[in-house]
Amino acid sequence: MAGVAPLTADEAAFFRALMEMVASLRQQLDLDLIRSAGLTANEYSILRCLSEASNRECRMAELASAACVSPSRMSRLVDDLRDRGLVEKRPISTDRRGYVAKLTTAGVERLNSAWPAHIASVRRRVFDHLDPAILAIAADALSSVAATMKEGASGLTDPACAGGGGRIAR
Amino acid sequence: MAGVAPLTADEAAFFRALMEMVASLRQQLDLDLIRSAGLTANEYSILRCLSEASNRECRMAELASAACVSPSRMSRLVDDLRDRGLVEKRPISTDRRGYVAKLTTAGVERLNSAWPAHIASVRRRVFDHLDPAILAIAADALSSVAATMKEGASGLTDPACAGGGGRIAR
DNA sequence: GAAGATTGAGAGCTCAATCTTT
DNA sequence: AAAGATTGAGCTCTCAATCTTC
Repeated sequence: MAGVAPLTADEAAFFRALMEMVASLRQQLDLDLIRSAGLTANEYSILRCLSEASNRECRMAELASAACVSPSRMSRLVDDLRDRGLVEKRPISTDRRGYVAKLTTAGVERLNSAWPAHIASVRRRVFDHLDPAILAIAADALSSVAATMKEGASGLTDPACAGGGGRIAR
Repeated sequence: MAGVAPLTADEAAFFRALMEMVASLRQQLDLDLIRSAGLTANEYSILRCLSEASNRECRMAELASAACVSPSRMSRLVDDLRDRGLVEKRPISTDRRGYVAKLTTAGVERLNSAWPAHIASVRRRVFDHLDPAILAIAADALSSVAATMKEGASGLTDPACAGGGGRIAR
């Protein structure tokens, strides 16, 4: 870790703006959703994923990956949504290890009543401030960054990140 | 909330990519930092803010705002860093309500040993995949989005977000 | 043994209440 | 009464361990 240059001014500004913006955004969207629909952003995300899935149902692991939530978290979130009648959960016939979550009628209705306010909120907070022309390009760039993190995740074997300052925490 | 159009394909792709990318990024940077320096991303952020402040010290509220952390969280984070000898905390003479956190020598050293690996990690995971030419433009756009959320935060009085689907949770 | 899913324990974070000083 | 800061309670989330089925 000898010759590492600090971030350039542009890089630092971009990084800071990105993190700050997304932090505020997540918090704000969560509040908007809770107020307008009684759903957290995670819960909304799960209902939306299910509504887009074939037969409105989805295996737990697949759902977790689609909604960007860990399997253990998904387990508790789905149980909670089930307790509130918005999804049902049943074992799969073909693989006795697995479960599917399925959107109930109440879940469909809740999502239908929730999405217009949510979309309006997203528009107002994000897309009203952005140039539509750059969206497609930016989405590609962001996806490629995300993709490299999902695969090469660990970084343990990469000299660029393993060496650092000593002491292993946790 | 009558005539709300769904997101366009570009908008949805952008939004999804943005959220996914930042979620992975935060998690990854946290892991890299914990492994290489024994610091969480929040803790690193606090040390970095202090190192850039005049006299390497900063009031709690200001520090919280600079590091994008709530005041109550900052209170506990600083106490924890103090217990580990990386900052010290003392009352302000001019305002007996306030406290300042100040980077200790050990804190400076820890930060110095931590940043090269962290910067390398940020570079490798983000900037190696992005076109430098768009950074300045993108940073401006992101900042403007973030800015509107920090002020007009609530949205309570805005018809676009208040009406939604019923039921107030929490 | 590996994969799907859940659970217990504990860390991270936020909200509302509190205490002190202004 | 408002501002700075902290605290208690409770929710969110993750890690590692577990149980079952493949």
